[in-house]
Amino acid sequence: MDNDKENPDPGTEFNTDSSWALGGADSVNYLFDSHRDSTILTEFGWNLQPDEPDRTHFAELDSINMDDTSDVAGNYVLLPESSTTTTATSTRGLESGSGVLFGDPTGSTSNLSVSSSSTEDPPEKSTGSVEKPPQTPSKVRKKGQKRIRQPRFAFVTKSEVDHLEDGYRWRKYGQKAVKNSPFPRSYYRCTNSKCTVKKRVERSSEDPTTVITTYEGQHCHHTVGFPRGAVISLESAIAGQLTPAVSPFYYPSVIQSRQISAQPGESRGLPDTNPQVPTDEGLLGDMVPPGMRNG
DNA sequence: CGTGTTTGACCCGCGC
DNA sequence: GCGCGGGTCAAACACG
Repeated sequence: MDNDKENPDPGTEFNTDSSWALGGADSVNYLFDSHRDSTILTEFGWNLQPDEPDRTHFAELDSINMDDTSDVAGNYVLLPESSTTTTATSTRGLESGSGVLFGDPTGSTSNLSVSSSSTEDPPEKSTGSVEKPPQTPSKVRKKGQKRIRQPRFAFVTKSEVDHLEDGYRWRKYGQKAVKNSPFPRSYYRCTNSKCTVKKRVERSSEDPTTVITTYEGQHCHHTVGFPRGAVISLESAIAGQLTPAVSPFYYPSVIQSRQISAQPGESRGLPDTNPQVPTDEGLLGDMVPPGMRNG
């Protein structure tokens, strides 16, 4: 990530993103295609109703000027994220309560609607996640093998908690200082041994109250089990994580709407949410914070 | 004891 | 080719 440098203008930051020029109306339209955005989220385990009111906001996004994301306060925005783009400095201008979604072009373009597992099959951890090669005494990575980028998207939320609960269990495997940012970036990996989904969590240097969570890959399993009906507590769960002072925290509205509209019993499947979405691999389903599972 | 976090080192991609 | 910075590894450590 070095294309962010010292962006004098966060608004143009995305525009400068080569392959994902947000400035291009096309890309935006594409991103917020009523059919795609849901697919995108589903890809990452975020099921949502196809007719959610939020979608309306999506549709309006193509008129959003990234220099003034306040337009979408209270909603979330799906933004492109270059495979090497730093998003941390891109959140200036967000009003409280706004969330931003970043999508990764590399995979979304063709994969998001396909939903056939991930872009690639990471040879390194296809089975044992962190199992290291038997013959490699140290951290000798397989040379010649390029790092495979999976589809990614990021939520930008206002919160004082860095690690937002999303229904899955994550294991932190790294932390790095972010250039030009006083806040470190944390790396998490899904604890499911068969799941290669990763996520990065970082705070915006411009707006410390903004947390950027970037998901990469898609879950191949359900969320770690929590009691049926627990989903209805999502909002309260989220709220419980926040300090009263940060009330303007907004979990991606998509989640809220989804959970709200979901019946306690059908929370798992939402079969009609996305007909084109596989009902078995991706599913993913519930967005209930793990914290709620254990009470 | 199992699970998760911390942290320094290492690898790799990319820009210059 | 070199250096920088992001991303990952894995041993050590902490905690329940």
